[in-house]
Amino acid sequence: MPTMLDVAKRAGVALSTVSYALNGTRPISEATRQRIFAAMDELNYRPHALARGLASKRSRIIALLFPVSERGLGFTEFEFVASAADAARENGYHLVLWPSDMHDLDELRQFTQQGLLDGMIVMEVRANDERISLLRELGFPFSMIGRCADTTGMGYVDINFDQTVQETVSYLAGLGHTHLAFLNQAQTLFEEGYGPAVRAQTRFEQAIQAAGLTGLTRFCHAAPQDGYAVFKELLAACPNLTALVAMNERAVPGVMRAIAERGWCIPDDFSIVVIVSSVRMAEMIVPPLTTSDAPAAELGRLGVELLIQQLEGQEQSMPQVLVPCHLVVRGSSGPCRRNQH
Amino acid sequence: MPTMLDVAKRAGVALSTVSYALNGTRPISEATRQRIFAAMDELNYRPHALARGLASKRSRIIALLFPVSERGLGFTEFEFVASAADAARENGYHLVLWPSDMHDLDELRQFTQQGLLDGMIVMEVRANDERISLLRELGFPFSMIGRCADTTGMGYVDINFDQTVQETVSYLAGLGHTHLAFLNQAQTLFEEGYGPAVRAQTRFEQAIQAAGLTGLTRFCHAAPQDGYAVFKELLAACPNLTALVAMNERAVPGVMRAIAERGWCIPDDFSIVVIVSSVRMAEMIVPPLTTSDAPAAELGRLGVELLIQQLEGQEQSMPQVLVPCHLVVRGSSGPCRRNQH
DNA sequence: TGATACTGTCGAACCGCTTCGACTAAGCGT
DNA sequence: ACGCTTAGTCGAAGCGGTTCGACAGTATCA
Repeated sequence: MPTMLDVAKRAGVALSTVSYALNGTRPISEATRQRIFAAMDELNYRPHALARGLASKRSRIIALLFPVSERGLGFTEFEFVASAADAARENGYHLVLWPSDMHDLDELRQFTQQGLLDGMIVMEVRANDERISLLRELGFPFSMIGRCADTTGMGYVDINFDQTVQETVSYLAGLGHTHLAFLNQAQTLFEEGYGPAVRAQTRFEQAIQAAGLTGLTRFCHAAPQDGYAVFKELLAACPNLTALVAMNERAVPGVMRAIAERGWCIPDDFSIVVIVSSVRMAEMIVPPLTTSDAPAAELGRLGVELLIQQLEGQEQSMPQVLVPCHLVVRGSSGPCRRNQH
Repeated sequence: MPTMLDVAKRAGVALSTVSYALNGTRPISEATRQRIFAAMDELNYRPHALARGLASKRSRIIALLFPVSERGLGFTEFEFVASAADAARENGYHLVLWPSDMHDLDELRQFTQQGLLDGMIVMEVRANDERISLLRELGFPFSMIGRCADTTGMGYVDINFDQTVQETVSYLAGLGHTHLAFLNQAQTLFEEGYGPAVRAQTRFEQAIQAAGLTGLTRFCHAAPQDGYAVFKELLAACPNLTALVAMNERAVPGVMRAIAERGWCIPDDFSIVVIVSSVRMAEMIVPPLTTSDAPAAELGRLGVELLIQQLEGQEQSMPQVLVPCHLVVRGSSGPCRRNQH
């Protein structure tokens, strides 16, 4: 591998001149620049990333901190990660994947102090997230997917749960449904202050009240069996239920089974809308589900761009972006037909 | 951030001695070692990854080259990636995610010549894969998930398609099915020499012949609509068909719909086994699918370990590992009940 | 008992690049 | 014609480590 010195010699200039030509750090005459680039070409020169990083104190490497969460990994997550990697790459950065225990702060600290990273993107942020506190304290650059309680001065991208839930409830109300239920994620997540679980539920209750409807909420683990059990309990508690807003993809097949066992037909007897879901999920089920799709790719891209902007930008404005889910009506929702008393 | 020099001063030794103590490169007396580690502790010293990498020419960073493929991203892929990241981390490496166009060799070349990586893991290897040829030519360390035509001297991990297909066919034959079909992935993939598509089909034909059964094969895009169309055509071509081996997760919902439209009941009238699939997929569908699950996590882990072994190992044995899929019988397969003439 | 071999430590060179200060020559206002 | 800026370039000092050769001191063995 040729080094900068090789290029300099061949072009008949000093080492530093090559560096200036490459980075545009100082003015270089056109003639010299040409010679330098010609030399680079001939030698097939590539700057050495580590050396560059060491000298400049900018590695152009960022990390994506992703938790090995209870919820397991879904389509959405992967889409997210893939698009983050894309975005990083387009901006000339490398994306390191860092699977991490949410609570192992020591490891996180070490990771940031290795001098390898310029910054990191934290996924699945909790309301009171120790990781965020630590990063702040260390003065380590980061951006969040999701957000914590106090977000002053921090950049984040999050799903607009208010919009998503409101739109979904309005849609179902518009179809004539008056008794709705909300199938949340696991209770532990809610209690930990996991944003989606908290925000969506809050907004669901508000929306129900504002529209003068009846609404129930339940927690549910990310598993069909639990979806089955919880849904049966829901129906027992409120037999007039005609629609479900589910923010728990993996529990849905269980719900479908419970409905089928009851002899009901979707969407005539019961409507389901899955929010913060994925197209892939929707198409997997018969009938195809009406969903409000999580903008996973956008979130991934924005998270990266936010961070990079923070790393390179002069301005200290920390953008805070909310991205809406998009409601796509498919086969699992329709006008309310039961309970027409 | 303290540097090695700070540690050395505080411990009253030479810089190099600290390095030796840290890496065990040369013997150090117990007393000195203790002083050095104490000093490190007190200063909260962390070796600088870039500096270390530059000096030692070993960055301890590896990349996962993943193609933005036609098939899109599934559960399996993410599980794979996540477990690769885990494995890398456990071995003290960092995993960079590199989304790449399969055919952009220039980019690949640059990527390897940046001096950032110790090696890489190539996913979705084709029979005649230009990327592999290039890496070989460059003498760049890599391991493959999947394999190319000539694998002499190369390390790879792949799914054992022979075992997987054979087991599945035997299972169905054992249930009394005599007319089977194989739903492959897209034809273009097959023609590009995409291993799974080629190997599984080849083995299916062999297994059918060996068992004296009737078998049909079809290509199909990764979409429910195509699954629907292709399956109807299959039934038209062979009305006696009673079982399907599908290696195309995403097409399966279409197949299910076609079966339902026909008024058939699964598994009584028709059996489906999805191979190289995921548990997550299986549980998403009603009835839960009988699958032969892709060992995604194992593949990811092994791919990483293979590479690292190659990077660190003295021995030049290039392991070639085949991992079986595991058949899990659920609700979509059963004894043959139709066609009992 | 001296040649031999470790063991434990040090100093210095080096990895490939960025960046600072200094220097030269040309351009400019007055 | 004189000092003053500015464009263009150079040399050298880092960045924070690894690693090689040298060397003193102790143990080993014929």
